Amino acid sequence: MSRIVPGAFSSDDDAQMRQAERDVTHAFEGQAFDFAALLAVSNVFRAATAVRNHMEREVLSPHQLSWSAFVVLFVLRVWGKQESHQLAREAGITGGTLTGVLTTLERRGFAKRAAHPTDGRRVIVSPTAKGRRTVDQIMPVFNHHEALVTADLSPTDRRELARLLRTVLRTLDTDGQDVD
Amino acid sequence: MSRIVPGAFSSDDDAQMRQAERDVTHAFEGQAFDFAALLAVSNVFRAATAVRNHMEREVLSPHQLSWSAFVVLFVLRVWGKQESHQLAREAGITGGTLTGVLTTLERRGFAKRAAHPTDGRRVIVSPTAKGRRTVDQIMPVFNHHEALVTADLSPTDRRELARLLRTVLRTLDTDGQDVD
DNA sequence: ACACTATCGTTCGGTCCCGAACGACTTCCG
DNA sequence: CGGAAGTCGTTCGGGACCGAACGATAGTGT
Repeated sequence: MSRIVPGAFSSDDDAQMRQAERDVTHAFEGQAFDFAALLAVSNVFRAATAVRNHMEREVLSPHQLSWSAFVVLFVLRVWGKQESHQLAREAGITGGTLTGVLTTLERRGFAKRAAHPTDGRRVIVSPTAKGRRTVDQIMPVFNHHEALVTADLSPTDRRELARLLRTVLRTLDTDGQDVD
Repeated sequence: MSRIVPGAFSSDDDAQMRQAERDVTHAFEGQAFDFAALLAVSNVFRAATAVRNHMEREVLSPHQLSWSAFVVLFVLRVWGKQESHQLAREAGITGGTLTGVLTTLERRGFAKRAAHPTDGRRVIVSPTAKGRRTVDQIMPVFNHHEALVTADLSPTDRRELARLLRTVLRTLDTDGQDVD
């Protein structure tokens, strides 16, 4: 059973966590320690991994699509053709990674690359009809599972969760790109 | 600029998001759609990626440690030697992945494997003195950055964020292992 | 004792992912 | 014009990561 994240026996959550807090602060005693920040960060990461694995297993693997491949395809489905750097940013991956994902997507006939009309360096990415159809087929199931994993959250909680995470993202975004 | 996650111009957040909601619901019109669930799930994943990348770039890369390698080392530092399956669970990775991470950690002299006294299948993993020293050196900086990325959250918000994520984790945990 | 079953950690195939280096192309400026 | 500097997408090296298959060890029942 995890010592930072609760396991199946939720009645022990608080006790386990206080013990974990004691353990950690004891290990680094004599130093100021922001345990709430540790907990927030570590839970974000654990939740993301768990959700991603769940989705890939339950929803995506029958279609042989990875999380990233699906996200890219989803973006193309909803917002249509676009340049690859924008697509990469939208999907939250680097350009190098997008190349690989796009190669896979193209090989399977879900998307296609095209040359930019005036700028020879750029690439325009479009979804194919097959790609759009696939997203339309997967998305209802995907969204259903999104609802499932957040089932124990009230509607207010979900909005609140999204809001808090958005705050973190904005913090990372604005001090990540720093001064121009 | 992302259409689901806000970019630098935070004053447009709400407008952008409502536009995104319209876009998405329009793309899948005629079907019930839980946009709050989509937002929550997608933000969890984005925040995790952003935080992980930030940490690996700013804190871990000087030590040539990946996120997972550091988490494993951290667990070993705080809770000491333990069997590998427990360590894997604690670090949130699978056994197969732990083998790779452990090989790296062992090669660099941060941890070591030992045979279980009675059970020949099991392996006991311990941190080395060098491994402990490394964690002690990194952790203050790491925690400082954890505080930084959650800087725009109030102490209450941080606890709330951790709590909401814990709920999601528990949901995934309990219906993931199902009935015995 | 001895098959049968369960449970370890490891290996393997495949994908993802990043950052850095690279080549192709464009833009800027003399 | 034509080189210099900048900006694209791609390639590459290396690690992470999963799930499935595997070999070794332990327990179980007869």
